[in-house]
Amino acid sequence: MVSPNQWFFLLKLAELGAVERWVFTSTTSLAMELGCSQQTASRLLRKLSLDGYVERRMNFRGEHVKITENGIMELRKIHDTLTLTLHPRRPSYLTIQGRLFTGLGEGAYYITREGYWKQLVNKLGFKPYPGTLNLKVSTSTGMVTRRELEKLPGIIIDGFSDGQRTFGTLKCIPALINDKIRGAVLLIQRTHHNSSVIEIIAPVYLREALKIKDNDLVNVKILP
Amino acid sequence: MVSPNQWFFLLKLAELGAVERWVFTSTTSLAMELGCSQQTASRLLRKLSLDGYVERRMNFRGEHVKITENGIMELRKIHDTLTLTLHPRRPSYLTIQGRLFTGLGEGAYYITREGYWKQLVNKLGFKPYPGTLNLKVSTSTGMVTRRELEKLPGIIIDGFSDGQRTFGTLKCIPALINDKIRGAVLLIQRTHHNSSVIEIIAPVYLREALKIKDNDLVNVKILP
DNA sequence: ATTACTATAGCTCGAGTAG
DNA sequence: TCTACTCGAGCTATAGTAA
Repeated sequence: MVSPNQWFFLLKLAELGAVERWVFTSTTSLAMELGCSQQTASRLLRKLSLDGYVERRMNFRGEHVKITENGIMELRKIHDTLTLTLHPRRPSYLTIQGRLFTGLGEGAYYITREGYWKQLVNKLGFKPYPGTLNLKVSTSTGMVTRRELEKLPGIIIDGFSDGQRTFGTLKCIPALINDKIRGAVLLIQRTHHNSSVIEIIAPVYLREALKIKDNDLVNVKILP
Repeated sequence: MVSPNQWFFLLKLAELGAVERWVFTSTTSLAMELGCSQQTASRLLRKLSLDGYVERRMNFRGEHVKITENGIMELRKIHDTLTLTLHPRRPSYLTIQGRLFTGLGEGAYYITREGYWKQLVNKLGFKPYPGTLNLKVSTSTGMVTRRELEKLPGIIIDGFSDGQRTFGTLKCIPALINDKIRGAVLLIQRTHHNSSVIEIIAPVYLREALKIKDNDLVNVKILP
């Protein structure tokens, strides 16, 4: 993983054009750009090169530097996050698949707590069926998409406390289930637990409406 | 100025939705998100708050956090830089004005050095008049725009050495002068000196072609 | 549960310098 | 010039703990 300082170093190189071309520079001039010492610039550049984020072609006059594909990926990741958070809108191309399984009925318990239920009814645009559909995501691309979901903007259901315990903030992301029924993915906003499970809510009892049973593959298409 | 660590903290808050809403969180959970200690999260958040990048509303259960306008500006700055460097294209709305003055003829000397001249003729799409037009930018918005220019993508004229001294990399940004003549702003890529001067090259002798003289206001519109 | 202080361990940075 | 090494000063993160 690239550290904040390394990342800003990459960004400076990008500003100088090193995304597309070999840029001629030196650790001294980079240090001036960054407002740090030549030694620090040298150390950071060495590290970036070692970790495969930049390529260097050095000679006695200075060096040519270019950001590698990996380096560009690091910049792009942050750019995507910024784009999402500064101009919140969801990409419509995100889809995720998972296998249906029977949970412990916890989802039903949670969403029917009054503090959640009222907000869900008000904010979702539909009155949810009082239960959740549990999908197990198994493919590796699915797991990646699962994590992407956590960054997406969504409908926020505020957390609350009933005196005994606290209920965390939820996020609902509108989605189309099996290309037929409009519902939402339900995420607990607080915990970014490396879960391979997604929970779906919808205005109808999905198992019946979609004629699906345990172990069936269910398709979830994120709506923009 | 916000440090790399602070900036990434802001980014994390943005991911949690603190750009638009008051997000309920705690230094403990932020620490987990960031992979640092609660103490560090506390210190960073205090600093961000002190510097006016976030607002906090604390209580004994946790706190509500929201990024301020200043904080959003910091995120947007980086976002803009990334957008420019990852998808290089110039905004067509940038214009800058400056007053014509007579320089020392250095511009003419530099651009006619063979190492530069050949590239200029090949890459610009026109054969430049062998001299530069010097404009003094005086307004504060003009100075800001002047700095913006340094980040824009442009036509790169590689630096070279004639054995005695080195000539730095130049960047040419196509522009329309006084809405009539197509030329280019010429920048020395290396130095981000806080200059209030911009130099223009064009295929014709601009003073004659535009009938302009010292102290006239000249308009430069950046071409996409 | 919180936030945040203090003290210290540990790391980072830059001056000096070599190659 | 250049890059990059060593090493000590100084800064930063964390453990412990208070409120």
